[in-house]
Amino acid sequence: MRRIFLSISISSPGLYTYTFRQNSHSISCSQSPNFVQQLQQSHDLESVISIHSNLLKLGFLRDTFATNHLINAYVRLRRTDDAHWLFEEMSEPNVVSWTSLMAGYIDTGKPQISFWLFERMLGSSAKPNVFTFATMVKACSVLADVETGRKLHAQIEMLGFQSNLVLCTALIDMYGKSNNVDEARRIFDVMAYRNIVSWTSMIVAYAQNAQSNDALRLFREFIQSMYYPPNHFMLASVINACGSLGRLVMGKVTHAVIIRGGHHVNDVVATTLVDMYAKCGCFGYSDKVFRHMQNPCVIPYTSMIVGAAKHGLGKLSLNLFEEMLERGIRPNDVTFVGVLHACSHSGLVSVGLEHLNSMYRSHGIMPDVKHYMCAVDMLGRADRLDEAYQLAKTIQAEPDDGAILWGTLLSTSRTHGRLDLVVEAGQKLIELNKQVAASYVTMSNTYAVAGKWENVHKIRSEMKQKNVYKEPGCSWIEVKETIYVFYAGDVVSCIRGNEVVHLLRELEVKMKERGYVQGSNDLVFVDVEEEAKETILSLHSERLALGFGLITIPKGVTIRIMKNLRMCRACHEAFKLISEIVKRDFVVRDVNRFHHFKDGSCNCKDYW
DNA sequence: ATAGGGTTAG
Repeated sequence: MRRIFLSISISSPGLYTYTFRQNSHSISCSQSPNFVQQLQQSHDLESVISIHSNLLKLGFLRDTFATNHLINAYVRLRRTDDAHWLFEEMSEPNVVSWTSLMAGYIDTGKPQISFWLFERMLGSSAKPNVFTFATMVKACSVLADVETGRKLHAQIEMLGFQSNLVLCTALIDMYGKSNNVDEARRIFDVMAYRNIVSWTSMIVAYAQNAQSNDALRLFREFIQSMYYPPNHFMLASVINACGSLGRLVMGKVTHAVIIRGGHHVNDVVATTLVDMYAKCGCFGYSDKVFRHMQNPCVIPYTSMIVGAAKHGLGKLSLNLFEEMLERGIRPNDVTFVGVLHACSHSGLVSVGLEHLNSMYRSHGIMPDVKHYMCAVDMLGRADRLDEAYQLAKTIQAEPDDGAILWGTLLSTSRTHGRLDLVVEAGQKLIELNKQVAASYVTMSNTYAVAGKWENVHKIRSEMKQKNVYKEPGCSWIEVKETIYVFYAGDVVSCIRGNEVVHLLRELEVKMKERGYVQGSNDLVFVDVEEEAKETILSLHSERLALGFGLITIPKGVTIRIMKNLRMCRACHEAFKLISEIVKRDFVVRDVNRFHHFKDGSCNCKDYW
């Protein structure tokens, strides 16, 4: 007679413990393969628990194979703790048991635990195989831990796994996510076989490292050399690259491919389209795509909130936020960045501060440096610079975060000609060893505007002494399938550049006529090195900077602002004027994506 | 036999 004592106590949903004792002999699982099928088809916890208890009763849990299936069922339900509990009960976990559990921890946002398991595994009788390495490489990718990733890569080579397709793809992704694109490309180049996943990983590696031109070039290569069509993963990545570059036409062409392939029903693809159209200046299209989504989650909503904010549609942005709340969708930290951005760019300072203050109280989200950065920016734009400064001072932040905060104060102080704060913020940044070149140039230019030439020369010689060099900035716009690039201090590189300069002069005059430009702050061509010739032309909610025949939008912004804002009309004028030189039927809303790379450099010469 | 790689908002 077989006796089983089984008690399952459910203390909280899914948190259960059981004890058992049995005197049955172990039954081979092959006698009952239907469990496997049942487990694979179970998508709810109740049925898995029920199968679990059956397996337990029948003594199958002594069988590694059966237990592995059960572990995987729990992993699929993201019940990593339950899977782990089962795992620890196993007498002889094999490679599959270890790998499954590691993957489970990575999927539930705890990749560190998979490293710990990997170490333990190396001391056990189970030996890691290609599956295990692919899983561990992914853990490195998630953590952007290239150190560990390189070590794994070396082990992979030593074990002779380096020709495995999946492993190579995981390595490409890992190197890409840790900002080592060239290493990613080296792997991609030596692969004997590639599939759509490997191509997508490489495209994404480029796009995520500010090399979207290379991403699109690779995509073209894929289209020309492969026989099968791109899937939704690849298309989402391509749309993303189009958005970063403001390549509206290419974005539209890709959109057509998406619709023909039926991928527009995919929410991730739809979200990238929303974002791409917003970045290309076509917020109307963003809205159209968004409104076709059945149940948009927090990400597409945030995309729309940000898009509206960048287009100066602050009210609409806030309405979208309200709509989202009404639909029971919980905002996250990024959503609030968008909301604060909207308030900042539409002059809704008190509303913005209210949101900042209620973030934690009403939504349980702790404001962090990126939110304070928005607040500093918002106060700065409203010319409440002393408050902005006081706020920046009170925030405790790591050097990287502090740099963001003080960088914001620096630029907003420059815009308002607050020399004292420019110097304060600039010195803070130099102390932190962040944005050093930009800080020097900004300080120098602000001194020059104030006519303090002694200080200008002091800073310039300090820069020379310390060998600080400022990369030239550039911007570009796509108009009617042609890309116009504007370099700082370089008129020649832009087609019809002289006409642009001429029209910008006119713009300057018009703006002055309307009193938009502060007397002491406009169009001072600072006597500095060629590469650093940058001067703020106007006080805008979106800043339009003017150098020697260049248009530089410092941080990558879209210019299109509501008519009832003073600034906007000036911007609108600017684009009307620029449009004249480009084509008569130039559509203002179709332009407007300016891109700068994170590190201040750019590769737009590759663009052609 | 069971386990592994790619996509979205700042």
